[in-house]
Amino acid sequence: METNTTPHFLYKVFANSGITQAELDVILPKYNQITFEKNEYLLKEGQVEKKYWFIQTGFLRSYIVDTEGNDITFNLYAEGDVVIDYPSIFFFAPTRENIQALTDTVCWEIDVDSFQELFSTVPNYREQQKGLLVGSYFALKEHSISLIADQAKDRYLKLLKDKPHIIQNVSLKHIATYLGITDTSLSRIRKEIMQ
Amino acid sequence: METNTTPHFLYKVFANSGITQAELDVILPKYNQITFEKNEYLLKEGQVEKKYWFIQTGFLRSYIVDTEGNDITFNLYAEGDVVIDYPSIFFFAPTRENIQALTDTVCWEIDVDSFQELFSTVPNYREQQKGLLVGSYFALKEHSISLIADQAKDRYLKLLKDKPHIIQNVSLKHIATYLGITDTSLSRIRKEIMQ
DNA sequence: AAAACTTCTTGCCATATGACAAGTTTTATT
DNA sequence: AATAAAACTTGTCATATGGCAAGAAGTTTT
Repeated sequence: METNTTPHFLYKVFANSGITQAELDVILPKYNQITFEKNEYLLKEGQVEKKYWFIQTGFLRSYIVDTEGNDITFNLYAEGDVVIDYPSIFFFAPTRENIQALTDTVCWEIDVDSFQELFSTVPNYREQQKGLLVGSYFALKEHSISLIADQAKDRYLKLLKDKPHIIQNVSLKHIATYLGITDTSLSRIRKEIMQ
Repeated sequence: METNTTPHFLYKVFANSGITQAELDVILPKYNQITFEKNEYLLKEGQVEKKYWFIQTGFLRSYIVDTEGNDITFNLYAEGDVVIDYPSIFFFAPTRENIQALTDTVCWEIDVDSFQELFSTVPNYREQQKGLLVGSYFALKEHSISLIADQAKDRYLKLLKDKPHIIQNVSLKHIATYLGITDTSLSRIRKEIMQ
């Protein structure tokens, strides 16, 4: 687990946010690069995790095992996404989700305390993070709505548009539960789209 | 809009949380009783609301109008529930939801600043609120999972069990979109259950 | 009390999606 | 390379749910 090696990725993340070089000099040292191997867990049900992450490269999923034993993918994460468990970060409450690397993955992590310090002292950072976190929260909401209002095919097309590389890197089974359908149905939807 | 009239309800809310009378004397003055008339809005899309509420009596719903114009009930609230918009409270970001009273409703409201002060200075309050907020967050998650994993009938039965009075006080249409089905289907499910 | 709405129920039929099972292809293991 | 295991596809059939429209019941307005 190395620290602060060539954070070009973070420069990209903070570009166009009005953050100055002087501010970056304060912000960047708070971030550590960390890599996860395929199938490794970032977080397991019952844990409290005081860090959260930005994905530089790779793919993750969060999932829940429901009372009937179904493994349901709750979210799929790709490059540039923020990976955060709200109960952990805001309430220090044990999470109910599992977050797992689907491929070898490179992330930048920051702990809550550093986050809160930067959040309260660097206005540009606050605005930039606010945008990211609210964006990720709304994306989850939109997905819930989509489960109600849209057809499975439309949800698939939306995912294809938003995160095209997910399709090549995540198994059909996991994408299917994320879309709220069976792998069989997804396979048929896929076939239908290709012609 | 009166202030601090006979807060018996709040005593109940804070019972069994280990909060002492001395602590209550600090906490209760931060809460104001407020009533909403049927159809009145607590919050409208685009607003930032720096307060949140506990319902003493009455029923509310939050809803979203999606891109196709569908009015989708996102959550149904009843007595004892906490009503909070996370983007507003934690990020001062405009909400995307509407929250509306379905009946005349009596609530107790507290503003973010008071909440944060109490949260950081009164450990028992922190624990109690943490439990409530995390509980409400998880309930939403469970509902999302239920939309994927369970049949509409099971979701209806679950609602019936958790919030029985909702059924008598909220229109079929709103319950239906909350359950992710049409009002026609809900009417049939209802019929099927009764015999 | 009548009229106008809104809410809820019911019938008929269409369709999206699931269940199960048999193959096929791809990937991992030895 | 051989074998095993996992991932994906496809067929047949069942079923949950939707779309539409008509009517019934309940509420609000005048």
